[in-house]
Amino acid sequence: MAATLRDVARLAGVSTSTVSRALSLPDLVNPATRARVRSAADSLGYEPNKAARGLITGRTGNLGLVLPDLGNPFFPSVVKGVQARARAADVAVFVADTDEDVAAEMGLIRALAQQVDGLVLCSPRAEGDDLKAIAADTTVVLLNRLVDDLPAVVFDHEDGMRQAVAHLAALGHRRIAWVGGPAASWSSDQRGQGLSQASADHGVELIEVGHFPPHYDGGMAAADQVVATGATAVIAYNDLVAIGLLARLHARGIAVPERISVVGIDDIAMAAMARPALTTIRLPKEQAGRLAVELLLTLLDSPATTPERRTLQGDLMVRASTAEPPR
Amino acid sequence: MAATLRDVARLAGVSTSTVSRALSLPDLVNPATRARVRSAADSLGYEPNKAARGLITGRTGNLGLVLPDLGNPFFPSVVKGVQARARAADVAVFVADTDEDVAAEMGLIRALAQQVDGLVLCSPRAEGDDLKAIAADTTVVLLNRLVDDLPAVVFDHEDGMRQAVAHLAALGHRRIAWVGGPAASWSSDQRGQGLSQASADHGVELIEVGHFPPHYDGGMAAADQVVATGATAVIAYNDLVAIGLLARLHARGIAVPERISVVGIDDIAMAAMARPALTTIRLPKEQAGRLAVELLLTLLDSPATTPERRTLQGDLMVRASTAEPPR
DNA sequence: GCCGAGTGTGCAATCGGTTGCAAGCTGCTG
DNA sequence: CAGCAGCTTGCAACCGATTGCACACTCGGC
Repeated sequence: MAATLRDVARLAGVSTSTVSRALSLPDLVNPATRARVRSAADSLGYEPNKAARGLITGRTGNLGLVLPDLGNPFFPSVVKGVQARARAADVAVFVADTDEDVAAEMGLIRALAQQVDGLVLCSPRAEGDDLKAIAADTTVVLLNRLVDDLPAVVFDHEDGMRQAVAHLAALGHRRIAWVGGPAASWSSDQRGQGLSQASADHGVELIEVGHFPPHYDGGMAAADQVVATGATAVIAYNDLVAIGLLARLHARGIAVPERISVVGIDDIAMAAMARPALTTIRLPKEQAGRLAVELLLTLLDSPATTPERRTLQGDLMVRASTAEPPR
Repeated sequence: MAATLRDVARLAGVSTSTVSRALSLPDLVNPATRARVRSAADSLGYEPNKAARGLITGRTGNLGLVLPDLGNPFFPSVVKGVQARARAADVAVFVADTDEDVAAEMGLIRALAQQVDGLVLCSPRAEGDDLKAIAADTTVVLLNRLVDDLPAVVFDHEDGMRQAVAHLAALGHRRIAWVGGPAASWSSDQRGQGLSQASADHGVELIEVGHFPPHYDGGMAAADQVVATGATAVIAYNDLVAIGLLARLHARGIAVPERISVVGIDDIAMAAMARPALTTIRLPKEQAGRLAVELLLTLLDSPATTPERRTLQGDLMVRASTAEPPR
C-alpha cells in the first residue's frame, strides 16, 4: 500500500541507497539527483518505514512511559508534558498504566523496554535493584523517584514540606498530622522525612498516621484517625487524599479550616475547585514530563553523558483550607 | 544485547526456521525438538523482536489511541479500558492527546497510523470525510463518534438525555437549560438533539445557552447565562462543566439544588466528590475502551467482517444536586 | 598525457524474524 | 523390496530500510 524506498528509487531512476542518502544525508548526493529524488518521494507520499529503519539502526523512534495510575490527575499532567516534548522530537509515546500493581509493573516495563529507545518511569514502585537491572540494558529516566545515580527528574519534596510547615507554623499550629501514601512510594518516604526535619526545625510536633492508598478513599479512611490525634492541621500525601479528608471532615461536621487546616500536595486542577479550595504545594508536573524526555533524548544522542539529575521546586499555593488553629 | 532467533537456534542445535515454528506454530514440529527449543528460548530469555516480525508479517502488534484531552478525567478512564483489553491481547498502545486542537488532530492520527495495526479514535473532532479517508487505509474504530458506517462504540445519548429529563420533569421542573460543549463535538450535538426530543415528549421547555469549552472554566462561564434564563434546572455537556456551574452558582450564593438543579454527564470520579454531590449520567467509559479494542482486534483478524457498531447505555445517578424546583 | 584527490553513485551485506519449497527420513502398503 | 505418503527439518528468499566499500568519473596539477 504505502510507497517504499524501492518505489521512489525506480521513479527517480536511481538506486535505493541513493534515495536513502538523498533523504537522510543530503550533503552526500549531487544537488540535481537530490532534487529528483525529493520530488519523486513527495509525489509518492513516501514515508520511511520505522520498523525497517529501526531494525538496522537499532533505534525505534519510540519511547515508553510507565506510571501507576492515570486515574490520579497528577499523572495525566505528566503525560501531557512528556507528549509535548516527544512530539517536538518526532517521537511517539507508548503509555502504560500499572494500576498501582507492583507485581505488574516490572512486567510492563520489560515488555515496553524492548520496543523503545528509552523509558520514562514515573513514580515507579519497584525495588531499586530491579530498576537498576532495567537501566542496565535500556536507557531509563526516572521521574519522581531516585535510585542511586540513575538519571532522574525529581521534585524537591524536602523544600516543599518546609514551605508547608513554615506556613502552618506561622499560622500558629503546633501539632501537625501527616497522612502518608503507599509504603512502596519513594515520594511518600521523602515527604515524610522532609516533614520530620521541617517540624523539628520549627519546633512543631509531627504525628504520622500511617500509610493510605493515594486517592480519595484513602483520605476518607484517614480522616478519623487524623481527628483522633488532636492535630490542628494535617498534611496529606497528595491532593486526592486531601480532598478525601475534606469530604470526611465535612461529613462529620468538622469545619475546615476553622477546626482543622488541610494541606495537599500536587495542585491538581481539582484542588482549586474543592470546597474549601485546597492549600497545596504546586508541583510543576508538565515541566517534569518535558524535562524527563529532554534528559532521555540527550542520553540517547550521547550515551557517554554522565547521567543527570534535575530537581524541580514546588510552590505553596495558599487557599482557603488553612487558617489559624482554634484557640 | 537481547537474544535473537539465531542464538536460540544455535543453543538448541536447530535452524532458525525450526525455532520460529516451534514457538509460533508448535504443531508443525516434533514434540522433542519443540521442548528443546522452548527450554533454550527460556534459558536465554528470548523475546521475538516486534519490529522484525512486523516487517515480514505486516503487523506491528501495536495500536494507537487518539483523544482530545487527558486533562478531562473522562479520557483517562477510556485509556484504562483500552489498555486493559490491549494488554490481554499482548498489544502495546500509543496514546496521543490532541489538546482539543482540531488542526493537530489529523496530523497525529496520520503519524500514528503508519506505525500501528489499528487506531481507536476517541471523540475525534475532525471532519467525517477526513476520518473516512484515514479509515480507507488503516483499520479504525471510533469511540463516541459516528461517521457513516465506520465501526464505532457509542453511548446512547438520546436515552441518557431521556433519563435526565424524565428525572427532572418528575421533580416538577418545566424549564430546563442546556449548556452545550464544543461546536465540533459530535456528542454535544447528539445530546442536544436527544434533549430536544425528550423535552418535547415531557412537555418541558428547553433553553440552549450555547457552546462552551468542555471543562471547569466552561461551566464557570456558562453559569450566569444559565441563571439569566430563569431555568430551574440545567443539564451540562459533561461533569466538568457541571462542576464549574456548581462553583459559580455557589460563589453567587445561588443554592443548589434549592434554587436550581444541576445534572452532569459522564460520572467522573469527581462528580461524587462535588458538593453537593452531582446527579449525573454514568457512562461506562472503561467498558467502551475495552469494547473498542475488542472490535478493532476482530476487524484485524478478519478484515472481511462487516463493520460493527456498539451502543452502550448510560445510567442516571441521582445524587444531591437535583431536587424539586423552588415554588 | 598521466596521476591523485575528491565527488557521486551503486552493490551487497545486514538487522531479526517468517514462510514457501524441497529434501531427508520413517513406516506402511502392495 | 520398491514406492509412496506423511512428518520434520533446513535452505533461502523476503520484508524495507541503512551503510561500508569499491568503482567510475571529473578536474586540476605537473
